[in-house]
Amino acid sequence: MQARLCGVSLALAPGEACYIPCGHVSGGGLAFDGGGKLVQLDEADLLKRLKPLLEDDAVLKIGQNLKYDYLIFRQRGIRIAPFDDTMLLSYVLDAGKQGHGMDELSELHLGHKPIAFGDVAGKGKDKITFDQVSIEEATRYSAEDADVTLRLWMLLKPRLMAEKKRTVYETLERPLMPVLAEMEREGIAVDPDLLRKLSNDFATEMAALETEIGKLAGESFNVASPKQLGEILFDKFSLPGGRKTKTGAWSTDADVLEELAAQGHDLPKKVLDWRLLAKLRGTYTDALPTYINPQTGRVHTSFAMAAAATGRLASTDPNLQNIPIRTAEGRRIRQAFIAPKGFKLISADYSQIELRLFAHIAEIPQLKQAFADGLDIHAMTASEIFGVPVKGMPAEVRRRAKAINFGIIYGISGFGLANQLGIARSVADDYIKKYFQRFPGIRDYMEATKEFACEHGYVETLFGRRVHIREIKSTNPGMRGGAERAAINAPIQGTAADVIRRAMIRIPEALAEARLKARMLLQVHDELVFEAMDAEVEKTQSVAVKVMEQAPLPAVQLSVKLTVDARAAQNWDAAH
DNA sequence: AGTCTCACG
DNA sequence: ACGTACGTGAGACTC
Repeated sequence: MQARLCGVSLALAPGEACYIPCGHVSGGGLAFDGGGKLVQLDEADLLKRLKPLLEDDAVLKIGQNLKYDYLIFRQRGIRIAPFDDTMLLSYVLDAGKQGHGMDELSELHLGHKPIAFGDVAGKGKDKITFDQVSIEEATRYSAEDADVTLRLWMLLKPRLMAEKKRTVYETLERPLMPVLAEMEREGIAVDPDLLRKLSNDFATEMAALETEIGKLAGESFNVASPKQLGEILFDKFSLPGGRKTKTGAWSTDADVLEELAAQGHDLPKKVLDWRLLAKLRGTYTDALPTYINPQTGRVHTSFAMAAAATGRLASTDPNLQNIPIRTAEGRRIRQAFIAPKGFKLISADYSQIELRLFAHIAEIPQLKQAFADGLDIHAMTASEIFGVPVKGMPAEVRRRAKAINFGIIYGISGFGLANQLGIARSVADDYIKKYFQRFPGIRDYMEATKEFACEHGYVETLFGRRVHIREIKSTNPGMRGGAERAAINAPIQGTAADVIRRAMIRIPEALAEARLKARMLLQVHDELVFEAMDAEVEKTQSVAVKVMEQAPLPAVQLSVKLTVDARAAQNWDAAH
């Protein structure tokens, strides 16, 4: 959003690439080489000459992580098209095998280690910005970038056809890139005054807790240090339930502290309270305002398309996919995400999408029927396993069934379920046994999926997205168990990711067709956040819901319906 | 840079 | 007997 353009590198054939500098500092605007020859162009002139090429329908533009370049040019009135992205090609072909950054791909596929950026621009306190790099060195670095990208494309593009992944690339990856770029560009409004107030409130509470913690500990120490905390709890006071981390230090995670708190110890309880506030303050109330772009007044995240092996997006700088919601204090932070005056935020989220897709993929008739009947799926599960009628069901019974339902999606284990519910391993094992008896298709699906993964080394989503499972043949039972659970989870999580990707690709055109000015701002795995003028809120909601619910069609016929709930309000908390 | 912890779906 | 819920990103501490 704020990067200045130093230059553009281009490659037309392997081994031949160039760098066109336009923003280096040497020579104050225009740079000359030793012989007095002009080696730097004026940016406006460069863009004017490149625009027809970058927008020419007959010229394919190839890039690595092209969303970055797309944004740079989009900020300057140029929309790159048509294009291929070697990062996305790699992601479609090799998700789960390795990362998809250029340096890694170059070493792997070309056997060539590119010049490290740190060697060119330095690191730490000696770091310079790229405009200060000499044009000679910038040329070596940048032209190599373009050359490597072209060479990668020549290897990866034919594999796309040979490995039958063209549809995934062309319907789920490539068209999403400009959509995400526009979302990033749009940004979301955040209320810095509210965040500052929250930060102060939290700081006051933390200071009070620190005093109390110091008194209980008999000494003042750094509450933020797990090392010091562990020594006080388990060496000084010799409290029971001490567990070691893999490096031999005392574990002080929330599970350990909650157990101690349940035994009536005040110190760990206060540390838990302190940690909640420290987390919210450090990660959100204090960090978010520093991301407000001074030109737009909004926060512009980056969405990473090739980060999660399952097809999910990731959000960075800042991560807007983990804004608090589970605690009252956390929701106060969500209230700082706002729509400007005269606008509303709309949140539209899929209801139980992973369980619905699981019912379809694993072909579980009772689950499908329950969704068709619009039943409370966790209550239904509870009544099936525990034989308790849905009417008048105790909340605890439903909570257990809900944990089992989530466990199923994650590749359930007795250990994990017991841990989650705080019950004995034997009881958890019993629940799972009953679950499998009641829905025999589930065990079949799990066994079949593990077998498929073992035979092929990968699993696939309904849309044909391939997720490689590296450790599936590991002789280490722990590693292999983890890989098996990942294999069970990936088709479900991945299909849900595919569905929302389809929706996101179609939404901008659907909004345009409906003559709506509303903008899509954020994606949070099963949720899309929009901003709409007050007068357009209802129409926008109806377009979003319609496109999201119909997203899988016609590529895939689902035997369960997908339902979407949408709500509008002045802030994200109220809209969700 | 690695570890621990914890925020989200 | 072993070690386990799936997928992420980020901040603080520690070395």
